[in-house]
Amino acid sequence: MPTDFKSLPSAYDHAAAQEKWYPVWESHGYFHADPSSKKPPFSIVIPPPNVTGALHLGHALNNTLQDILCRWKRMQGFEVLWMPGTDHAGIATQAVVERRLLAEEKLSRHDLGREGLVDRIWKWKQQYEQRIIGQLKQLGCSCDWQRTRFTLDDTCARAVRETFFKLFADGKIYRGKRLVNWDTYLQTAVSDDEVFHEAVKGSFWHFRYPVIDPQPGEPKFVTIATTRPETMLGDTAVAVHPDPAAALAKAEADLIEKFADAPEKEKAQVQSQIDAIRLRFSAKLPELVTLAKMAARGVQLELPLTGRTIPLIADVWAKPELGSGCVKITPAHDANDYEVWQRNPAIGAINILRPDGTLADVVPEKYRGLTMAKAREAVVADLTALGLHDPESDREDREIDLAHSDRSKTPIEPYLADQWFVKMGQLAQSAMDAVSDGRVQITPERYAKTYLDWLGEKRDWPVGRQLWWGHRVAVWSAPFTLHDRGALDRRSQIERLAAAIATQRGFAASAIVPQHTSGDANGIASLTCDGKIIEGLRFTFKDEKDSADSQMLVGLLPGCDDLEAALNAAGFKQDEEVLDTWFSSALWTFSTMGWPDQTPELARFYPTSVLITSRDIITLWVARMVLMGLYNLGEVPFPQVYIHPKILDGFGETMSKSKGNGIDPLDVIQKFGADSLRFGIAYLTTETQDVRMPVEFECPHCQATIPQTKKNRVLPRVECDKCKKPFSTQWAEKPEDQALPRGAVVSERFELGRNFCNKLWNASRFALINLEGYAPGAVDEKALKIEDRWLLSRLATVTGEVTAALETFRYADAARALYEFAWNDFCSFYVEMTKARFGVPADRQTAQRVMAHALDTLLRLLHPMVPFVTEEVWALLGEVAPLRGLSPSPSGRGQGEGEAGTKGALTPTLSQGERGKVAEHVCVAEWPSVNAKHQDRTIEEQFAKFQAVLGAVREVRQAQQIPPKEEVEFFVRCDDATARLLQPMQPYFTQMAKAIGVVFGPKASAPDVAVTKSAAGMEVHVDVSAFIDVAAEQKRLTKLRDEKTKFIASMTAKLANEKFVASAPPEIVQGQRDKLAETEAELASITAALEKLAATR
RNA sequence: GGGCGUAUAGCUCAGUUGGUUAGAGCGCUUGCUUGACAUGCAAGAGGUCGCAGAUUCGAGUUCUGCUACGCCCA
Repeated sequence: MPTDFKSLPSAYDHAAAQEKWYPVWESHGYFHADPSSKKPPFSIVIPPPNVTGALHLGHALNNTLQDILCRWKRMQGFEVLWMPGTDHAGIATQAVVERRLLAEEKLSRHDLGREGLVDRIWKWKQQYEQRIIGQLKQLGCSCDWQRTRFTLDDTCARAVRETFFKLFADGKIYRGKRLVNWDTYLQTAVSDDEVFHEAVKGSFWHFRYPVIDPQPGEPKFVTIATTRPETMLGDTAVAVHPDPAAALAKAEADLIEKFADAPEKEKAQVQSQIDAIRLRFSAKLPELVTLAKMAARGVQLELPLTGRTIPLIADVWAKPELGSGCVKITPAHDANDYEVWQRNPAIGAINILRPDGTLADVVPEKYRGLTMAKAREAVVADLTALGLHDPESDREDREIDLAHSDRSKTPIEPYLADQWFVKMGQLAQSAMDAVSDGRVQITPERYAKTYLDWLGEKRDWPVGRQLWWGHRVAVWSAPFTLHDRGALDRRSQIERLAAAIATQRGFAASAIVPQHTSGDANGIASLTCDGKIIEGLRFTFKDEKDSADSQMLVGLLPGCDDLEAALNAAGFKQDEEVLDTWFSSALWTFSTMGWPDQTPELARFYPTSVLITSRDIITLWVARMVLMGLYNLGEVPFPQVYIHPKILDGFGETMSKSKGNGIDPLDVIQKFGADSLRFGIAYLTTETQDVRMPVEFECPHCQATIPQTKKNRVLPRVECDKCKKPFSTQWAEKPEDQALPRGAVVSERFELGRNFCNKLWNASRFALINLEGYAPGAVDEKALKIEDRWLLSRLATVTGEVTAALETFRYADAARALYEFAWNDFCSFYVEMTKARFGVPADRQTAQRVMAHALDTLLRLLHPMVPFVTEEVWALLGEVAPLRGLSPSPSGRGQGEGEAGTKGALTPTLSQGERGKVAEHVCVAEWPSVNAKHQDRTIEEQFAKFQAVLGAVREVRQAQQIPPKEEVEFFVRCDDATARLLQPMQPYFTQMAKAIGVVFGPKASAPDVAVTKSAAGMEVHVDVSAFIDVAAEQKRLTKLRDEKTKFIASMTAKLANEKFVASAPPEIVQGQRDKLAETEAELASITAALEKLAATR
């Protein structure tokens, strides 16, 4: 049944359009990529959102930008694959689920066990994955949902296992001791990126350690200071600077230099620091020099409470200008001390902590099992009792910068632990080269620096996480005692494994012998059976000097079940740890396509075309994807990376749920519509700037918006400013708060998009109503009016602008160009002007054909940004005008642009299909190309004159408060060419400004009582005899006269300046001269008008 | 401490290789129930382009320093 266009609602119904069109696109398979297609490929992998929670506005931004590209490329005729999926986000997800488990069921992960917990997390994942995918669909994302992946699914798992084994076999995986950030609550190491620092109140304690056998003249005690007294149980040395005099002198020199550069207000402070140092030369230096000598001699100290002795060592970490000048060294629990240990390996390191944060068995019995806080009290009390600490004088209050775990919000303990590492040297270099030589281009360019700087450090990547949720490390190990039996034990390990494999495979155990792989610098070996390598298995040994911790490590390829059985039989156990989430994300560009299998997807769509992401994961993710892509496939994963801005709140802070300033895209979609959200986002995505977005609550009672403040954004309930009724927020916990209706959190900045969509909708409605009786057919060039030619010219220009902008990720430029064209050119002028033509039978047909064509093109150009409203209008347009184009020739397939054989008539933008028949959905319609023949500078300039005259008349009407219904007459003094142009525009002056142009031409002069405006080199005189407010007009003209006079003066001076005339380009100088002449003419007419007005008095 | 970025109208942002009297949206003021649209139409007011120098005939734009804010790294 045909739609009655007159009964279409006057407001665009975004909810209905969204509900209607997304399923249609999906069911037509438009988003499903066909690897066997002959079209050129275009592919993007989604940055997989965490399954930790729902999507926020940053995701909306990220995915909108991807969708715009995908839809655009699809229309351009590419076979588009947008690979969707989610990330298992190891620690984040496990922490969320564990926290909930504790809150709701009072259970810990240990109560459930590994399998039980992982099971729970899978359930959580199902729920949130659904939610995330739902959100992306609401947003209109054209992902290939049939290919949806998850970083922990079987396909990705295979890629992870394969890669890990490859690295292991290459000797790029090793196990080493490193200081890690230990989260005692979650009992796992967390990366530096998962740590935040917060200043807390603490103290600075001074202790004295007794010197063993001091010689005469030497101190009997060494004083040290610490913020963490309990760690003294793990001390392995006390350090003093090797050359305290020089170090002190340097510190002084540095301060003097700083003083010279310091701003006035800081000088006093720096001066007092200098004074303090100078004092130390006499007060402290002699003792430090003695201590340095003692350290050189190898003096030992008594470590109180422990019965241990520790050496006094010389190390530059000890700062003679600070504290006592001596520092205790606890390598296992402090990053700086760890470095000291690296320089002085003999001192050793003692880990005094158990994974749960209580003290381990290496400390004296009375402290074992204590928490750090309890141990601190006990240590301070015991040292006091020994007279080595005076709680009165040896303690100062101090602010301490303490690291906290982002995941559990508890303080981090630096902790010495075994870690799995990936050697980064070569891998990092390969990824650096790819950017340096341009195989990967990062936009904006400056982010390449972030990338290169970080990779340049080539720090090995700690990949193990002490978690249960993730890809389990595929290494099996068995401990042995190297110390006693050494090589013998190594051999017995290998023999035991060989025997087990022999049993599995039915070989003779003696046929299996180890063989080092070529280039075995890293000690990687394989087993051979009758001289043939047993595939899928590599091993190495990890030696520990002084512990029973030496191990044989065996890496396995996935699918080697019999080998795994053999390992188990031989007493090997699989590692408990899982891999860092970023390990699986690093493989995302190809794991999603089925690597290591050589799938058709991989062949067709790898490398992907572009990666679109946010700057905070350039190092964590982008860099690792590049190096893994190179490592596994020998090719970069994408030639281009676009880094987009971040969305901040009105205070410039990042949005987050924990701050309460986060906007839920679904709230925006519900209130404004997905198209509005998308258009708003595109409009804001400029190259350099982050986006500030003031946030408001929307009152659920009266729909008033209440600006969000730092205060009210953390309240569980907020009272509406307007209706005074309360509503609840995300913080509502109490039943009485939760019972209140929830206030959505939105931003009025999306009104721009909503208004724009509505404008488009209504302009379309107008067009549809007036297309009644439309008949397709070629448009004769002679029948085109100036506004037709102007519009077609603008359309061609805008098409070029938008295409060029999208090609270089200038989303805002594309959005702005379209906004201005659609609103100012199409609606404010073309639509207005055709109103007069649709009523004239002779003009009607051409107007209809051009209108249908213009709307058709506009819808295509807008579709990537606002897919729903354009699809809705496209369908309606298709009802009345199924065949479109300015010359729907039966011969072409519609690619009429610039083709020969259409001389005379303007060539159309036609769609796929024959005879001007367009695609069923704009989603798969052809992207417009620039029709150079339509571009006409002259026409645009001429039209600008018409607009200028119209504007001048309107301005006069407004300024003189002429009632809208009153008609006015006007006279335009201009050259003959312009007059010929303006004359036929008469109907439009009547219609658009209720004004009659009486005379156009060089002879036009002002009537007696007129207001005169200069416009584009013309003089527009409006007869205002019936309406004039003389005083107001005199005031206006006087102001204007002063402005012009001033301008003429400055311009005259400029042109009198010989240097300007000599050195500026001639066209600029001429331009200024023209401008001066024009302004002088304007001034003359203003003066004349003022005189006339004075005469009327 | 090092690196990167930002500062333009009350708010949020544009502003090409230096070249007319610096723009838009929102907000504000004035006038409009105009046969597409009040989510609209027409117009108006509103800016020492963060500060101080330098280069130049000419600087919002280039350079240096400073200030404030943001982000990243240590």
